[in-house]
Amino acid sequence: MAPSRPLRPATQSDVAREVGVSRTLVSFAFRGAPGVSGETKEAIFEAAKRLGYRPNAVAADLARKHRSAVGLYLMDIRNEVYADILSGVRLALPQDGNRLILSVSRSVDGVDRGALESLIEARAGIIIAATLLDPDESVQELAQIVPLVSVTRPVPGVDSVYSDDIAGARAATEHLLGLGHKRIAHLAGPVYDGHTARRRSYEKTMHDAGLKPQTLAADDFTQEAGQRATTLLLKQSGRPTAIFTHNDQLALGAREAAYALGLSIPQDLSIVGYDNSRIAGLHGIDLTTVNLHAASLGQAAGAIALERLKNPEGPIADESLRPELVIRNSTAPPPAQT
Amino acid sequence: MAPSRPLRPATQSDVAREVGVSRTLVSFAFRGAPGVSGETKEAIFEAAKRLGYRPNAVAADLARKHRSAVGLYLMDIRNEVYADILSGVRLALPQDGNRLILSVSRSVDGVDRGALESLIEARAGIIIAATLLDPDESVQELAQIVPLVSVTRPVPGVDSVYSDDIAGARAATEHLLGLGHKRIAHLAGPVYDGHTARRRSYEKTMHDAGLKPQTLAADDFTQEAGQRATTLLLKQSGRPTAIFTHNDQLALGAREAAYALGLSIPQDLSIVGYDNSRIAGLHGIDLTTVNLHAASLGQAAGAIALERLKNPEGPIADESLRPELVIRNSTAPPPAQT
DNA sequence: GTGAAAGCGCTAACAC
DNA sequence: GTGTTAGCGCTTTCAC
Repeated sequence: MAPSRPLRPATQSDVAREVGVSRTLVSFAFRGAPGVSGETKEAIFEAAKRLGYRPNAVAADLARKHRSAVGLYLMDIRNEVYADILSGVRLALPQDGNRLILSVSRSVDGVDRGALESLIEARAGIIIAATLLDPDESVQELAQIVPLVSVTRPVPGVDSVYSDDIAGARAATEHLLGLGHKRIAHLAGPVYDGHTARRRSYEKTMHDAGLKPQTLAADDFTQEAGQRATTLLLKQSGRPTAIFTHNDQLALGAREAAYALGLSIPQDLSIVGYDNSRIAGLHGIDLTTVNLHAASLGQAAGAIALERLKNPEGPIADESLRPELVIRNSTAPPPAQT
Repeated sequence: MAPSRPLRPATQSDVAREVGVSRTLVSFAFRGAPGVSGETKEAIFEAAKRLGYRPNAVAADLARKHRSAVGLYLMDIRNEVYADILSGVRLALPQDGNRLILSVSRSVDGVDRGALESLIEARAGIIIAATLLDPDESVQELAQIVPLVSVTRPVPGVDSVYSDDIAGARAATEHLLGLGHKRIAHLAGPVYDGHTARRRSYEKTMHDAGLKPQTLAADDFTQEAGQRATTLLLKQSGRPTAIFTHNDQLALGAREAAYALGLSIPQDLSIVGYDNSRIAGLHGIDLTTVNLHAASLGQAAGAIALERLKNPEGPIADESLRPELVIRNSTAPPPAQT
């Protein structure tokens, strides 16, 4: 049989009745508000404990009118970058101030409107969103309904923190160029508004070097999608000697595809990822990649959210962090005879 | 300047006033309850859209008295096993029924009571917890306050779904034994109640083979902790020829430690992990490990939670799944001369 | 130092 | 079909 449980969880009123005071006192005691004598306070805590009373944060928020909860939307829980962002956000939030409501998209690819809606319906006072795939207009529209901080992607008119993707992609491409590669392909993610900076920067860098860019789009941001797309790419004639991918997950997929075809990395094929997720640094993976400092992005986003909560009319934040190329062992000069 | 935003989000009353009906109708319309004429319904939706009205799920839950939200506690967001569990839980929950409230522990090691409390305070009707490190009594106590489903670990008197760790650890150890290893060490996690099955099973299997077990405990469940502990272990004289770790994260750390000391895997050292996380299957990692079918665990937990919500007095669930050894390339016979 | 009363946005009988 | 009413558990003036 199930463990015996009080049929109805204890409420403030129960505690008040038990102690013989009014609900107000109980409320005050639990929020550490002044105006409760030490004795009463102790009696209240004692009774609360005996009754198993837990404050109802949800009812409190409702009564308080002003929504203090911070909603955090994460696009892909399997991508450790988002765990880093979460850590960063937490660092920025006061220990015991704002509740953090988490929401994880269920489809990595595509736009999970439901996950965002759930944050709104849970009455988050502000939403930190990493990463939004929706077109700019949709994001701006959403920001009308609830204050929004866009992480990882700049949206005009909306608080944003992001990494300088133009610089990151240029560094990655130039690294490959510098090694002597000419046929460098770019494996992009699905095409979404606000997510074309890396691709555009790659293409521009190639053009500037007098080379023809070759971009292909994976149908998702996952390892599996990267593997599918790369397999197709490598089976074509005149395959590239290097691939620069939109993120590490895609790069991981590209590796698998290459190995499955019997190619060696970096001897036959160089690969550069993006994110510098922890996996990239593992022995046996050794992926050259671009560090976008996800934890710092998260921390900055948290600070911006707090500021916005305090000052709804303040100026719009637009912070851009400098990424940094991390050279490991997945890149080398192109094979001699090609 | 910040985008213009309505000072106060629209409520049901606002919509009702706008249309010229009572709040009840609006409530009914939004929940698809019968008793609203098609015409009225349309007028309501139209007005709601114009006013930017969003239902307040929190207030609804409060009014509804019965808590339908499912709380999911995840111990380590960086361990992909927990992402698998999340996916499984989602599969089990009805698309539009129960809200899912997520909570991630901030310290991997140790017990993050706060993360659990936040679920209670957010008024989850039931909590699915993966993985609880607290002693049995604490868990049972918690289960008095709110229905609980323990994932990954059996707790007497509490709904539990878990993998058969005894069998899994035995299979892992026997695999190593079968390859001819004699000096097999076990890298356990920090010692917590309810988390000793893998270790005990390893020790028993060693004893049964007439061998002396050598267990060491990492100070956390992370890769970093695994690396620290293994570095110490390998620097001792008479180092083991194989290590079986409590989870894949620790195994990843063990690999790094071995490589840093110039050892080869599996030539100099065999390693067996536990979890079969996605990383384990990557080319270049190729970790032999035990599949605990995390997604299935999550799905089963979700189903149990639903059942418990429906029938608070039903019999206590105790489901155990069969794990399965996945042999890859991190294990081989021990080096010849030792 | 303590309490009464109103109200947060919503649901759920129960009338009309 | 539609509206009225009484809460859900809590916070918050404002009086005592």
